[in-house]
Amino acid sequence: MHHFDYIDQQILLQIREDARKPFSQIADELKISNSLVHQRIRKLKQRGVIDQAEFIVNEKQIGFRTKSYVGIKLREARYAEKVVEGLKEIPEIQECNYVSGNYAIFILIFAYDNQHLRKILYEQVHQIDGVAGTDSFICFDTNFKRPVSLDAIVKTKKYD
Amino acid sequence: MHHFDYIDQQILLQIREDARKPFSQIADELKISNSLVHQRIRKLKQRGVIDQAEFIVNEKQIGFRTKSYVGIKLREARYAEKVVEGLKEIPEIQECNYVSGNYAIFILIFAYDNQHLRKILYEQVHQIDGVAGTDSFICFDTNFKRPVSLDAIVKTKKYD
DNA sequence: ACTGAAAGGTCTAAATG
DNA sequence: CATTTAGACCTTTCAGT
Repeated sequence: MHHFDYIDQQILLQIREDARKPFSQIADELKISNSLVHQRIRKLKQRGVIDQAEFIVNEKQIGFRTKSYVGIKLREARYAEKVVEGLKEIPEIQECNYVSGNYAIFILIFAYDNQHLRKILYEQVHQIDGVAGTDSFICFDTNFKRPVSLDAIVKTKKYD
Repeated sequence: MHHFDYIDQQILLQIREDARKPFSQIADELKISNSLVHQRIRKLKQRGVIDQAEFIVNEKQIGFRTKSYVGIKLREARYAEKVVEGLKEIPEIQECNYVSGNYAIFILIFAYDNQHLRKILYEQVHQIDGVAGTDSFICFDTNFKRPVSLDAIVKTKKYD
């Protein structure tokens, strides 16, 4: 686990919510030089704490109205890697995890509509060798979605 | 559903993978003026297609080693809204959806470790009035995670 | 809708404390 | 580890096509 001082914490808090926020503005607020902001961000990247900045695209606005989590059951556990390879080829799948519990693999799919989702599942996912079956959890509504809590690294003291 | 011409598509493709890419560089590649890039991005924001740029924080590197999807069953369906209010108060919950299927609500949690996850579930989630029970799908590994496909808006022709 | 130009602001590297 | 400086680069606005 890394160490994050007050400056790191504040920089993280700010840029994860607005990646285009000018470094000089962050510097002003923290009363440090803008070059230091830059240095710290470079180090955070080197350490793997942050990666790239991404513009968040609203899926609905580009035509994906059906969001669904899907649990995948395998015929036998040893098919797992092969199945993941197959899933990777389906662009509508945004995320893919190995999980504990009822399913071996858990994915997140964005489809145009429910029909499109069914088509992806029947014509693509179910055709992958090793897939025994799927259960879909279609999202009617996303109540909230937010950045992961930074409580773990934020101290109450200003310097530590 | 919006219309996206070649310029919109290319801008989206680029900035969603690197939100800090200079507009002037995008302009050069598309052989348009940087003011136009600027204008288009403003319009994409106005239309709600993109929102803010975010630096993606690697959860593991800030101490969250346990990622888990959790399905929530309700005592009665009418508790749903109240339960969501309760869930919103738990900072480790990153995402919360109403879903079809076995569960009423589906959430994504980041915890320090499995013990911490158990604590959140037992001491917080299960205490919310209306929650009948939960099933956890702990992520052993995330095989891939990527931006949603832009196929829906990308045409093969250069101008349309 | 799109461009070009100009003013103002921002970034980054090197040198310094 | 933090800051300053200075030139290069970028963004923003607006008048013009």
